[in-house]
Amino acid sequence: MLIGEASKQTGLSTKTIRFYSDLDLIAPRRDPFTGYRSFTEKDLAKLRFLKKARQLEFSIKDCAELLSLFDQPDRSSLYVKIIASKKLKELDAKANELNSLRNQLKVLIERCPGDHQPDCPILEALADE
Amino acid sequence: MLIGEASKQTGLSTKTIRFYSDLDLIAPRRDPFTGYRSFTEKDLAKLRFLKKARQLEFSIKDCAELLSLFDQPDRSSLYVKIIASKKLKELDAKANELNSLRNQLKVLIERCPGDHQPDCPILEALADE
DNA sequence: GTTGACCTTCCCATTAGAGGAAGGATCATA
DNA sequence: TATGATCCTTCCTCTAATGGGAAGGTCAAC
Repeated sequence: MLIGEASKQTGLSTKTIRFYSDLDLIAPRRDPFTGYRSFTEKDLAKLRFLKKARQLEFSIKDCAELLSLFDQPDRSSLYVKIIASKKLKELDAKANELNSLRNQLKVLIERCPGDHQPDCPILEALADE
Repeated sequence: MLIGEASKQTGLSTKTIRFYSDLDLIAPRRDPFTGYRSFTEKDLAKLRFLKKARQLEFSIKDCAELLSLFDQPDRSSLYVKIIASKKLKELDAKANELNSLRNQLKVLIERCPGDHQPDCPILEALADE
């Protein structure tokens, strides 16, 4: 299967698939004459794995680690859990920070009259201190 | 005041201040002989404004717009409110997505035994479909 | 006059790709 | 057989908002 078809099957762009290939996250066979990449079902499975992991905000580096565990039949689920727990903590921290920003901004917007006068608590807050 | 002092006063790195200067967000006077940037209190106020706006996740582009409003005594608070409301929506969307990811990952982690067996619901979910 | 602490510009790295150019391969059709 | 369309390849540049560091100018103190 060529890269265009692999792209359709996985929903990843050909650019992204080549990028993963360059990083050796996947290693599709090459046609020795044309240089074209050739994808097996196993390659597709890895690409789908990568897609989901990326959607869960795992970095490419984390993905590489998870993928290598995915490939090892003698892995310990402990390692996977440790990586995922670290990522969960990061997501938690990011969510908290985002919620805090959101609330700050919301209060300012509610207090802004939004009329044709120049007085604006949003600008005042930004200029404050 | 030179850039090092401006950096100390605002908490922004000299790199960042030069970057803002290159983008014309601020235009500190230049010593015509040495080329050194020279910062006034007004420049510092703008830098602090930029710092807060960036902390609220406004993009540089948004910051430039807010800063120009900040500079216009005849502005309408309406424009500011529109920019801020758009940003609030973005923050809301991002927060929702992040929470959803977080919950998905949390469920998977809770179901993972974290022992020395290879069976792992996290990897299974990533490989799924 | 030299050391050290400033300042300048310029280039490279980061993340995870997207966009596009230049050129080779494959296939259908005129 | 020639042509065009659609694949594929590599390579280069761009994104956002800085950080790191090199090479070189400036200035005050010793």
